[in-house]
Amino acid sequence: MAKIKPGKDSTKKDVILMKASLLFRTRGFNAASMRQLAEMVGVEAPSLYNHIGSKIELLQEICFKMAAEFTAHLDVIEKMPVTSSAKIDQIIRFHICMMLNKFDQVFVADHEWMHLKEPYLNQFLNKRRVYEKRLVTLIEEGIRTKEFRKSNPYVMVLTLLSAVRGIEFWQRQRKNVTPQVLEDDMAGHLLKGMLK
Amino acid sequence: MAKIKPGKDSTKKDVILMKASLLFRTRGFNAASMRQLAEMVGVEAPSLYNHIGSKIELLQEICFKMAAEFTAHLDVIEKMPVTSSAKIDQIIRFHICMMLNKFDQVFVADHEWMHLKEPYLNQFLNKRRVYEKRLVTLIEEGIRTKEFRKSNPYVMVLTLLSAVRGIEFWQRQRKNVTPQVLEDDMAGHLLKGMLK
DNA sequence: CCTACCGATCGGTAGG
DNA sequence: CCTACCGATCGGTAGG
Repeated sequence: MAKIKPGKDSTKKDVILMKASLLFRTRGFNAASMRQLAEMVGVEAPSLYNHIGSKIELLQEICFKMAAEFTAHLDVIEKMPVTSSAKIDQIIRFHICMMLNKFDQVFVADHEWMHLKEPYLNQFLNKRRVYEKRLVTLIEEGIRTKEFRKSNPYVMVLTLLSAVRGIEFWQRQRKNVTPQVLEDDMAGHLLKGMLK
Repeated sequence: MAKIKPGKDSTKKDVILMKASLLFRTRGFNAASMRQLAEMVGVEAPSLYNHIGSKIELLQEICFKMAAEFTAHLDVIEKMPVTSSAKIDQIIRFHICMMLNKFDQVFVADHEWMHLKEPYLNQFLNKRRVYEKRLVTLIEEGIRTKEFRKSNPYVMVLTLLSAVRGIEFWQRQRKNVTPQVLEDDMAGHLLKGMLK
């Protein structure tokens, strides 16, 4: 009779969200069916609706949870009393770590957000625009302090974010590259390209 | 009665492929319906099947056409009698130009290939692996000739390909960046990060 | 948490 | 190139 498991730290809903991230990544949001998700969770499809409101709600939660994590990290970095290049270095490494540790969720937020419905679609895009703008500001500071060479800061942000996002390829075919080499070499490459 | 338009350079099938690229990019392959495609083309849904075999065939043609274009370009570059960094520079710029000029098709090949069915799925992934391996070889040459600094060449390829792919974001929100600035600054950033 | 089931929409075919 | 239509599958609800 109990509809939602009480107490416990990891609720059934958390399990559903994890499995949904995996399923949405591998099949895509639209191709993923609630019957497939139910099978992964170990219940019949209609039973899912005791824990969630709808399929689209799962996508919303995944996308906004990831947005919140990246924003929270940037909040911390911005306040740190270090050079601009140290900040950018840490941000690059954080993105890489997120790709490595929360691959499914980051992937879904990166690739399936367009299936969000209004008003969530606009809210999400706005969060991303704000995040990018804050990175641009960080880079502009670094150009002013002569740490970075003079180059279009928006293109720099685009290059950084795109490059780290591409780790999704690496996740599929590891090719003798350890996470540490990946992190150090990619962060080095991207940062060196920005320096004077 | 005529099933396929004769002569003419741009057939109805070409129009369908163009519209399908746009539709698959904006909605995703699975969310895109043949009825929507038919409306964009200006016919009823069943009429599409006089020109095409199936929905999945459209995806196949888009993905393999793009793979062929990138491969053909690399064939040319490899034979050129110039430095490794000049080759890499040209490849980066070619990728950027493709993103700018054939955005829909490149996007679909990048994001929707996973909906291909076997044996096309494996064929496509194999083409991409071969392409990446050839880039790795180019970079290894540049490291041997001391043009590039010593760093994992596979990570370098990953960084390059990921960064140029990210121009899809820029396509959505131009932000006072001209194509020429984008091309020069991004290619500069990526190449500088590789040099000694 | 299940069984039973609904209305909607899908890709594609038949037939002309 | 169209109208008419099919079987399959979808997200989700009713009721217990």
